[in-house]
Amino acid sequence: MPELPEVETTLSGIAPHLTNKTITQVVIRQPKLRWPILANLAEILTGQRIHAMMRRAKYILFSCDSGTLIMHLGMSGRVRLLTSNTPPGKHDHLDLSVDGYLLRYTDPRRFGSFLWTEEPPDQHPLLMHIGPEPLSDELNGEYLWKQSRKRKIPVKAFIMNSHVVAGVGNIYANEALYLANIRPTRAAYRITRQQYDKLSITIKTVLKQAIAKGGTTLKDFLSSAGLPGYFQTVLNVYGREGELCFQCKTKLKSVFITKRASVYCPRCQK
DNA sequence: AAATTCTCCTGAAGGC
DNA sequence: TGCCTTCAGGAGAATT
Repeated sequence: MPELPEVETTLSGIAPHLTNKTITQVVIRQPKLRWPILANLAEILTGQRIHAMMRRAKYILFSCDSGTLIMHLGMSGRVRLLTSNTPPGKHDHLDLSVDGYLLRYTDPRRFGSFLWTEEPPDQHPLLMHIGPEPLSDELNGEYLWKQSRKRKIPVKAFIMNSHVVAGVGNIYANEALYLANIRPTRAAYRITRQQYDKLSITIKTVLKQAIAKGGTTLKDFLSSAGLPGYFQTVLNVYGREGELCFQCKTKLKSVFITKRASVYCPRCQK
């Protein structure tokens, strides 16, 4: 599923080809996504210039003349750029054309969304309450420590809450906690200030590393061969239940925290 | 206020 | 071989 690094890579892949272009056509084949696509969205967008594109959490924002298009890829959403209008497949729900390119959105599970707002996007109900960007200076040990006082939920659920920090998904939460030597089940309020200092750093580390890896797949956004090949960073724990910790050779354990697989080293993570 | 449960959807996996 | 059932998974909404 697209996590923050994949969304960032998607943005890097498509933004240079869409920025400062005028939208010539929008085709909506399936408006029933997570929220229904606005009935007149195609009409609204056609003729508008995209003057900037940015990411906020796992949302991609298209800043247009009279408002902002807000895209989320959900669980299974992908976009790619086509240079010719090839026949759409079963799950190709939306096309957005500019001069020379067609952005095609594919999403089998339809958990993604396309929203439109004419207000500043940071005032949109979905973006207004989202926590700081994990790669910004706003995410630091002091912030996490303060936010976690009196909160009894497992630290892993805490850092995956988008109202606490934006865009930390399951894979990277597992990996960051491993590198910070913190057990994912530990109650958020019991983590020390020093541990949060370390955790804020390891969150940035794992995300930056994945984004760097993603850079190598940029060309795929323009490939006729298909969808971008997503990437895996060096994973220390995620998907390695029962295998040995690279550090101490102890067998990795797995528990479920709010329905999500959480793998950790019982020796390295306390 | 914080925590938990529900919800959307479909491909994939498991059972028989 | 194939049909039927189960369920993950991001994140907002509803509920406790």
